[in-house]
Amino acid sequence: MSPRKTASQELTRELIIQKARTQFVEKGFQQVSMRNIAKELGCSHGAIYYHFKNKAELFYAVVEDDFSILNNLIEDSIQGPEDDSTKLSNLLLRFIEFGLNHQSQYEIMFMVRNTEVDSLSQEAANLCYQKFAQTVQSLSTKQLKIIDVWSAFIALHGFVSHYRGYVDRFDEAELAAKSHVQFIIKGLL
Amino acid sequence: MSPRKTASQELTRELIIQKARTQFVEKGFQQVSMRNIAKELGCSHGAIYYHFKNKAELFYAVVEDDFSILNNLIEDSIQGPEDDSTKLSNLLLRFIEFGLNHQSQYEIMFMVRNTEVDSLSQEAANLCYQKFAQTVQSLSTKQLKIIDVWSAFIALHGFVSHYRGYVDRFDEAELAAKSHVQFIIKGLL
DNA sequence: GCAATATTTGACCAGTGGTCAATTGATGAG
DNA sequence: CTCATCAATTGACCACTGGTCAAATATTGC
Repeated sequence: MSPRKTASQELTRELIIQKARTQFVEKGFQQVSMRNIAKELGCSHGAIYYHFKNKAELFYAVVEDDFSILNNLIEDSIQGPEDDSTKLSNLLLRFIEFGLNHQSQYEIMFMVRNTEVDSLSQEAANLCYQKFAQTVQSLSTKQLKIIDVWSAFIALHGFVSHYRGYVDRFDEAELAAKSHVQFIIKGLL
Repeated sequence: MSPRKTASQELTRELIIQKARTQFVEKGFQQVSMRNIAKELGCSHGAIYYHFKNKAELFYAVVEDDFSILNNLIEDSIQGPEDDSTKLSNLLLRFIEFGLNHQSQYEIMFMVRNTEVDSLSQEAANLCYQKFAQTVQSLSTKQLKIIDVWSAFIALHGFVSHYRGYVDRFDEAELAAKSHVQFIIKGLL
């Protein structure tokens, strides 16, 4: 009840992010409230606002790491012994896999509009797309049209944003995903 | 201030839908409140709950008409003197056009999850997709794989759900849309 | 030891979706 | 025409939300 907690149980930025993440992954952005997170942390909701400007900023902090996870995932897809064509399929498939196995995060990363996170999240999303585009091009023998790569991305995004909430995990949509990836590759080449 | 309005100014289901629609188209689902609509209608928010079970049901009522607009739009695309290939492009393009010129509606029609509208909206969306699939098939000379038609739809959906909120009207994304449609057709055939 | 500073609290604000007893208009039976 | 019934409307109320901020306390540096 004291207006300042003893040092051992002080609130960390990281501690908040951590608890926010678990709540958030379970319920999604809208369903999680600051008071909810505060209760989980055993502090008042006001305290969170000392560490984060608002809800949007907190959830961008959560999602920041996920952007680098996804970026690594994209980068890593050029590694390995398979031929480029397989690598390309895998890249597209893995994007979908990420999206469907991290639905709450994907929502903020690529779907949420209108909040103040936008500027930050939008920039990270752009960078992520650039990495995607580069990688796709590097896995193709012929020079791809830049706008076709964009269409491929949009088509992937369509898959994730449709199946999100409709399936719980990637596995449940794996067949459709594989087929969709083939569809996209046909359009790409 | 009287607990029942005089007959001439009684609240109609249609009247509510109408005002809800304008608010809704301007601001989107989340930003519109029942109290807001009530204020516009010059009644208390409680009155709306006499006519509609909840917010979701009201907004499904709004969007119900939009489903038939979109259905007609799809049906109409087989009419006209153009050859089937052009008709197909037009169909895809018009879907995007609808989506971007009716963003708030599209949101509820094809994007909102988790509310109780789901059962209703989901069904209407399925029917709409079936009409789409039929029409696409009827515009193709060769027998299309059913899953490819689905991928085409998903890819369209991706375009709309990306550009939604990012552009205001279809025009601003027309070029990209045309290119995306070509991309999809490549995958389809 | 004491003043300055960093944290935390919880009351508070304006707003939300939703419920419901109470009230009043319309309506139809006698 | 009257009066009970029923349909519609109100507004207080509930539990919630994101967000702000003065006050109170723990920590820190002097």
